[in-house]
Amino acid sequence: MPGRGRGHGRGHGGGGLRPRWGRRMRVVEPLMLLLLAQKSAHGYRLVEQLAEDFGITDLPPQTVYRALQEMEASGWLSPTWDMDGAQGPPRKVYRLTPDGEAALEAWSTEMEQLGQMLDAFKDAYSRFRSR
Amino acid sequence: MPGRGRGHGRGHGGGGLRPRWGRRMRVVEPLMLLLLAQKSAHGYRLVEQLAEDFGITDLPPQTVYRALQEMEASGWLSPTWDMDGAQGPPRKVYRLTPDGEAALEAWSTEMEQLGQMLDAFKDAYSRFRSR
DNA sequence: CATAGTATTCACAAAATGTCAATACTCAAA
DNA sequence: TTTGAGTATTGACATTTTGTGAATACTATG
Repeated sequence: MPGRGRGHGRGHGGGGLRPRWGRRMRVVEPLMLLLLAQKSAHGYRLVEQLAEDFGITDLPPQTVYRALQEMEASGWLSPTWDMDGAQGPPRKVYRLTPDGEAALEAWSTEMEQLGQMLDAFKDAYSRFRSR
Repeated sequence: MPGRGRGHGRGHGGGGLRPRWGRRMRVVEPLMLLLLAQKSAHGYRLVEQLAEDFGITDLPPQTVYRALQEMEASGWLSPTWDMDGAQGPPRKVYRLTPDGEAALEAWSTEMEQLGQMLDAFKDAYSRFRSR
């Protein structure tokens, strides 16, 4: 596993640095965190919810499981094994920790800044188009 | 250099696929394209403009130069060397090509979808907070 | 028993990023 | 005239992230 111990390579859940726009921005992670804040769930369920609630289909389940492992390593989630589920093998159910809630809040701030930048782009682009 | 020949690893300027949210999203590239659509410029200038117009400081110039090379390789930009600039070494001035304009448009669609997802996040998050 | 759906993890190749540094030209101060 | 600062661009290589394919496993149904 990558980084570890320092969130997601940045100050999430810790510092509160501003976004580094030079690199790509994550978008499924905050969504996952939000879903987990509302209700604990296991990876497979999250994949379904991302599709249902946010229309994110064609998402390799790997992406979700991997993100889950990273978040767990960051201390944002705590897992419990749910034996005896309706069917299939045991499920690893993740619950958001207090650190995870903090990370979600930090991330929502970042989403907001991203939104502002998007607005700036939109404005400038529409000005450009109607030139 | 990476991929090449097929845009940015995705259908920009070509296909018109919808975003793949599972991976990180680029944000400086569309901004660069927009700046170049308004006015041709060289890398160093773009770095300044990104800071002035969009508040993007702390951006490693490498990021910009690298993106410029990729976009040139994708046929979105065509460069000209500007000898005899006010001072310093020759500047490589990039102009947006028609393909580049198409890429900008495709990207703006994607930015819009990203904006919608951001709104969905925002709504869900504020509902969660006031629970 | 074979198969399909539910669930999770590992491993390795490929791609993207971070970083350090080399190269070069101009102007102004020492 | 040597030095240093600001302007500009590029290359190389280590590290991180992603993409992909597949292994493992349990349950219900045909």
